[in-house]
Amino acid sequence: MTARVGKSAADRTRQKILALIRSVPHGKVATYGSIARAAGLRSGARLVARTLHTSIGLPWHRILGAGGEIKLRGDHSIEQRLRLESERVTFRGRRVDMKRHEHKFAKRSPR
DNA sequence: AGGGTGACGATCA
DNA sequence: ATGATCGCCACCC
Repeated sequence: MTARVGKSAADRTRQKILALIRSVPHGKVATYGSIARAAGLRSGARLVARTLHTSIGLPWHRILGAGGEIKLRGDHSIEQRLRLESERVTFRGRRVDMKRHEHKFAKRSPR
């Protein structure tokens, strides 16, 4: 029973990342990097990706690489694109039109 | 304890 | 635009 709810710093970071991912609204997208920064990580994009990959029930298709690029490979990238297009997210070549769809996170609470 | 590994990102040739 | 490199963070042997 790995009932992890946030003991270690790593777990708290994970919870924070999960909350941010869940906060991206329908029709909008965010990047691994922006989420990492919103979570207070200097450069934890890879961690965001890992979290996304090891969790379920998240709007995973709304998370993209820098510049709005889909970073998945093969069929998965196709599914992601279809899911995005089904919520009216538009593309410019093979990247999402970030100009129109990038979700801005509120600045980190000036604690 | 140490080293390898990502759904990454920025930078440089 | 493409490929190599280095930095980052947590996880998995």
